[in-house]
Order: sequence, then C-alpha cells, then structure tokens
Amino acid sequence: MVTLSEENYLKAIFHLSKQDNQAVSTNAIATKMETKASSATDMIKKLSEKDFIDYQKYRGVKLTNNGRLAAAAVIRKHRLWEVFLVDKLHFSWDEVHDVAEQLEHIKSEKLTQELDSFLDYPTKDPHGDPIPDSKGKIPSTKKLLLSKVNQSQSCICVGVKDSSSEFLQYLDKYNIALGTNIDVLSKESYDESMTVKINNIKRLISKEVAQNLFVKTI
Amino acid sequence: MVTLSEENYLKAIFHLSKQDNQAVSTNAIATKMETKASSATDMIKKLSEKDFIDYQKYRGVKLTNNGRLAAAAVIRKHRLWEVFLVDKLHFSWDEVHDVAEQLEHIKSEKLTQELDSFLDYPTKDPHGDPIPDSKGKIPSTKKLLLSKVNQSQSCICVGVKDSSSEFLQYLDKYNIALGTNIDVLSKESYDESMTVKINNIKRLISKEVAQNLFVKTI
DNA sequence: TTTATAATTTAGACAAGGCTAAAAATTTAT
DNA sequence: ATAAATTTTTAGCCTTGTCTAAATTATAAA
Repeated sequence: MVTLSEENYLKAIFHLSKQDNQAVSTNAIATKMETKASSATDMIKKLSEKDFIDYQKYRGVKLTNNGRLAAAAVIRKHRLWEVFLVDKLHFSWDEVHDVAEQLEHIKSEKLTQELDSFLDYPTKDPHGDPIPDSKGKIPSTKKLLLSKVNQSQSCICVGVKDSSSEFLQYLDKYNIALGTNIDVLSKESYDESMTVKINNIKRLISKEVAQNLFVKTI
Repeated sequence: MVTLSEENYLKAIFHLSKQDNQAVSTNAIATKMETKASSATDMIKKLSEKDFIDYQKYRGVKLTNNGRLAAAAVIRKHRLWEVFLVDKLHFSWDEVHDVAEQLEHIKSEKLTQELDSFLDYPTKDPHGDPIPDSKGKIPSTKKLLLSKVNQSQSCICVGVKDSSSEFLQYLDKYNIALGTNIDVLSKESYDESMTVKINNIKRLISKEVAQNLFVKTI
C-alpha cells in the first residue's frame, strides 16, 4: 500500500533523476515538493523502508526498480487523465494539470486499463510528454528544443519544456499546437531569436520561447 | 475547504436522514462509517463547527442547508462517475462502487459539469438512484404519501393507498387523477390538513386524504 | 420513581505527515 | 589542512483522524 504523499514523492524523485537515474539530493526533493528538507528526510526514510528507493545518509537517493515502476504508474495515470480531459471534456491543455494531480492517485487497475483503451491507447499527453505503458515502459521520443534547430530546417512541434499556463496561452495565441509545422527561416546570433514560418505566416520567436518548445525535425 | 473524511461523514449523515432530514444518532453514524462512536463524536464537533450540521449533545445531528448541499455535491459526483464507468468503460454495476468512492472526492467544478454534459445529463445512476443536479436538487423518483410532502413543494399524483370507490370518487370529484400536479401551499399542524393548488384552484386536503394518496415530488 | 442498561461524550494516546530549531556531516574556501 | 559555509539529519512539537477506557447522560424496566 502506497500513500498519496508517497506517490507524490516518488513522482518528484522520478522527474529529478531523469533518464539516467542519478542520485537525487534531499534538498532537491524538498524544493520540488515545496516542503522542508526535514520533511523530505522523513519521507525518504519511509520510502527506503518500503524498498522504493536506495538511501544512504547524506548521499542522496536513487529509485529502485520497484520505485521506478510505482512512479511510472502514477505518471501513466496522470497523463492518461490529461488526455481524457482534453479529448473528451473540452479542457484546454493549460487547465488539466491540477485535476490530473488529483486523478492520478485513483487506485483501480481496471479503471486505468479501460481508460487507456477508451482513449485508444495514446502515447503522448496533451503537452507532448510520453505516456508510460502498463508495464512502466516509456516510449522514448527523439525531441529537441526549437532553439537547437538549424536555419532552413523544418520541424514539428511535439511538446513543451515549460508547461506554465502563461507559456501555453502564448502558444495558443500564435496558433502553435502539437503537430504544428515550423520552418526555421533564419536565426539571429545576437539575441538568439529566430524567424520562422507557421501556417504560412512569418513570425519572430524569442530565445525564451525557442528554448521551451520541443520539436522533431523532418 | 472540506476534507475527504468530512465529505464521507456528510454523505453518511445524508443517507441516514433520508427524505425528511430527521435527527441522526451518533451510533448510527459510527455504524455507517464503520468506526467507533467516539470518533463519530469528534467528527460531529468539526462538522458542527463548520456549520454543516446542527448538533446538541446527546440529541443527534441534523444537516444544515449548507451540509445538505455539500453532501448532495458528493453524491452527485459519485453517481455521475458510476454512469461514466458503466456507460463508457465497460464496468458492470457491481464493480463501480469502490472506484466511485474515490472519484467522488475529486475537486473541480468544471470536471463535474463537463462530465455531466459528456454523459448527456443522466438523472439516474446504474443502480437507479437519482443524480442530484448542479444545484443539489435531487429528482426524487420514489413515491411517497402526499402527507409527507413539505410545504411549497410540488408533486405529481402517482397512485393511491386506499383504493376504495369512496376514495376514488372523492378524487374524481376534485379532479385529482394520475399525473395531476399538486402544489403544497401550506400545512396545518393542528389537524394535519394541507392547502394545495390543483389546476390553479386552491383546495383544503384533510389528513385522511393526504395519507392515502401517493405522489412523486418534482 | 428508582434502578439498570444503553448511548454518548470526554480524556488521553497513537500514527502519518508536516514544521522549527539545533546538531552533525559534508563540501568549499582559505 | 583547517575553518567556514552548506547540506542533511535529529529532536521535539503540531494537526488530523483514529482508538480505548472511563465518565456522563438518557432511556427502559421494574
């Protein structure tokens, strides 16, 4: 039995340790969880006790295989619910996060499987992030930041790095959505801005935006 | 802000106090919640503090209007989710309860409204129980005696308890038939008679009549 | 109308999850 | 290589929701 709070910590540790399952510091966890280091230490002990993480005092933590599976299961549910909210209930992609944070903790294997099937087995959530499968495997995406794309290359928007409402609303305003085609016309080295063509309209994209938009080159 | 546990107690009290909002005993609540009377007392104090129930020591509790609305909101969500699980996710009616018990606590006004719309505004859950509307009003489907209907409630005649010809002729005489709309204007506690409006005509209905006419509130 | 029984409340304790302040270990800088 | 700064842990306390045991109030029976 894993509690709601434990699930949130597992998710945080998963996100912090990224691809290579690096050790994560107590402070990093506390910051991510918006709590105090002492509280993080308390929870670390519980998660370690339950064999979700490997822990040595003062040395940070790493997810065990167990912990990685548990975290992936929560993230899977979070992202499936996001798809549900956007595809079926008219939520926009900047409205889904808080509700999905609640729904991700619902415990029912059947519910998750049936939801997955109902949504036709999506592989990405509305922000372009991959949805772990029922075995915890995450479909890897070869995405890169728009800022890394070369002049006169074309690419397709596949996700965002910053998923704040401000950024998502900015994208909506300029008709940039998942699947939108972006042609990089030129790049300005001085301020790292770029001129692009979107839906046949030329636009200037700032460094800040280009560094927060994931694309896939074509 | 109402906690998960508070919501569960409110639901329990709501179900125990039925149609007429009778006082509910501490023991009854404890039994329903599968907990101890002392725990129920503790929670009763909190709910009373928050103005969800009226409480006098040793005298049981009654839901305030506030409390009734809060309980109805939870029951609404519970039943909408049950419809979702059965209609959309291939759950059978005996599998839905545990999952709905979790889903009913998700807090998002938009989610509830959109779900209601997505399900095409159902009025009954898979067990035939009525789904409260967004204002907390419950489409009552069960028939009850006219004598039990509250002041300023409207109802529709759906049957008789006494089917003697004397009674039926009485009804004919005053144009009361199956489907007739009856507005209860006022009730006299002294002789339990009531003033009603039928086809725009005010009438006095005696206790004897009111106790033999089945209606459905609307 | 007392007494016995049942229901209810109070008092004190516990586990989970969080906090503050202080101690201990590690890292960085001199 | 030490001292200073930073990070992490520990100790002790708080709140929520629960419990047991004891005390109090209400109700039923004689």
